[in-house]
Amino acid sequence: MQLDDSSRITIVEVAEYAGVSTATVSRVINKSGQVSTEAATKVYAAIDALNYKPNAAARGLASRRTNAIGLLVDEINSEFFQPMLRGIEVTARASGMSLLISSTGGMNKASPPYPLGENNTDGLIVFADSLPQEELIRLHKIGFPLVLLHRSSPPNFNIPCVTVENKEGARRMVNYLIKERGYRRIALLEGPDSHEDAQWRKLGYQEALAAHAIPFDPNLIFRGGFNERQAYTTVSHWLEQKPNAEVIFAADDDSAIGAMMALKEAGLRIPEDIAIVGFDDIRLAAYLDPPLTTVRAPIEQAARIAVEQLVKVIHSETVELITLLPTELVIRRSCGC
Amino acid sequence: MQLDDSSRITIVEVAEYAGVSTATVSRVINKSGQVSTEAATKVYAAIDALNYKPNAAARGLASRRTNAIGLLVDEINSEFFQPMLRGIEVTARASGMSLLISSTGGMNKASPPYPLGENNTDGLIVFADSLPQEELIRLHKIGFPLVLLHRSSPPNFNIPCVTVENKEGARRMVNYLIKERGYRRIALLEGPDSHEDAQWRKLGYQEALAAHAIPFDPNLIFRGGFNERQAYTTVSHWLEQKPNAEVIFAADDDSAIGAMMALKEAGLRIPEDIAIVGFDDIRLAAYLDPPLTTVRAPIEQAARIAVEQLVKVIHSETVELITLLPTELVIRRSCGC
DNA sequence: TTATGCTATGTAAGCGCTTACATCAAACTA
DNA sequence: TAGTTTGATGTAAGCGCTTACATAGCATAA
Repeated sequence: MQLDDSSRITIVEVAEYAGVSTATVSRVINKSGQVSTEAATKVYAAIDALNYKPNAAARGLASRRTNAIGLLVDEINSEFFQPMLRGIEVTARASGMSLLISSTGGMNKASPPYPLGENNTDGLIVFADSLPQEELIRLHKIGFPLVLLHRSSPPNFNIPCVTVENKEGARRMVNYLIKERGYRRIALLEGPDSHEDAQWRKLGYQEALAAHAIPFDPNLIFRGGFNERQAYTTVSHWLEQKPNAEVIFAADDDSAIGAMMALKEAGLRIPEDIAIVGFDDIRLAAYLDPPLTTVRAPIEQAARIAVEQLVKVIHSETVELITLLPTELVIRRSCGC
Repeated sequence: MQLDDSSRITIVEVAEYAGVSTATVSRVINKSGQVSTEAATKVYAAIDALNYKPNAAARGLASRRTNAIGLLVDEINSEFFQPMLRGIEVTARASGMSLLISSTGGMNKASPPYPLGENNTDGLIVFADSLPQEELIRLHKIGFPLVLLHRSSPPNFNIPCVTVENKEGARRMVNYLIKERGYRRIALLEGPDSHEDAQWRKLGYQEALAAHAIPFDPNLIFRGGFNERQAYTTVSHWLEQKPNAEVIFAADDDSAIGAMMALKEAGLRIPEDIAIVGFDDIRLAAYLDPPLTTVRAPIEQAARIAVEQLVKVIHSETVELITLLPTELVIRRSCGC
């Protein structure tokens, strides 16, 4: 099966049909330069009659713009992605940009060549730890438009970033557990070190403890990895040591789910024997048994804003360097209320 | 912020650095034609030293190939998308293809110009009802590579398609409800008419009834729309009429969730007062209360295969015209066992 | 009238690659 | 030995657009 070359319509055919030059056709299509209404009408008619579609590669080559943005993620492995992708896709399309998506392989093992970059897009949304810092810096140094999503800029580089109030959300959650629920021994099921959301949430946890003069206990810190299975394994092992935590703060809902499974298997009642809370408020959270108390993160909104920022950077407009979206405590039964 | 033009390196710089012609560099990059090991080594060294990345637009223009495939969906509005996107992205990348994603707006209101097509991709995965049949036929007629996902070919056009055994899965589910559970009055909460999965599932439902000589009762058919909210509304209204169904077969899990919510609000116990089953086995299904009996659809696998087929079509290899992946009954408590 | 500024349009030079074709040396064949 | 094949490489012509620059027509100013 082959595309029929002879029938391929180019700007030349359109120009001939409309009785104008290719430059005028180009001006009409791009709404650039001055064109009389009369000429524009003829061009539109020709485009319609011939069913002409401008060749994206030729446009890109001539204009040195691809009209495409890229989304780089580490791995499409969580429910988290649906609202994020939705936000990005809708906003990109509304901005007249094509959207290229690629993952860098998961497992934090991204290595060159990277699938998306200055050679095939006008700018990149870099999600979390999908790209090593050195590549980020290389792209930024050559002036390539970049917006970070759920990750902050390397020091001294001022790459715009959009994320949620991770530290503040975690702080408020832990604060709530201490003040309203009276817990003192709060375990943290932390996310991957490489993932910045994880670091901020841990910091919020520590700050809340400090604010109530509760000493930080490293024995209450465990690795959940933003991952149901890993959390399950970690918590299962942990339970064998008869820990005396009153509540687990899982750094995301996925790991909370894994933890809950481990707790139930160990015969512990939630929240009577041990309470648990999460972070993100993925759809599933409300359906768990018991429903999960968590911190709602405006994932889709963050994604939309990231694209808007990126488009501005591409157009050389100024943008906020840091956009932090507020989170919201969602109290359900798993925390013991 | 601007890309520094002077520092942009092209194939010419690489050729000079390596002491060969641009043609040789091109041959090395594309592994086409004959190149001595010696020359290849020099070229690779030059590419490395200069950090050269071939310009995608220029390649596309010269070769008349974009090395990109497109995924067209109606709307990214369901958990369904995560495994599907994952399958498509991973397979596309493994095939050396870039992935462009666009939605056509949802609400079944796709209209030209379509964001993806012969001008910017080498081929398209068309999901469900994201594209009107006439555009599908236009693309197919000009020989543009197309693979349909969760949709079958328009009659007489033989566009390859990949989907799951919708009819068979529904038939087996309804058969199970009749034979194993003894139900006779089985309501169907059907999907959107425009969505082919919905049509096949309904057909399977009808065949199972017929096989057990249970008359088809139009009063037991309701519109769930593959959509939690719509299903909730429909079922709420339906309950006001005191229907005497013993079980609801929701055409997908999302609508099953909406239906369950409506049933619970009406004070009905599941499955004692009325049972319910779904289709797809999204992650949430296992966590519902009670856990949802459903039909497991291999969504990620279907996506992978669709991309593999598309790549074959692009390379003018022959492919299966119809790929039907088997589904599996997942029995949980919501059906009354 | 002639000069001056605008607007509308055309001409043509690339953008950075791929690839058909030409070329030439080395390795065969008879 | 001369003729033929084969492998390795280079030359250069586009691919289908955009856009700097040139030009022409017309209104307005001097």
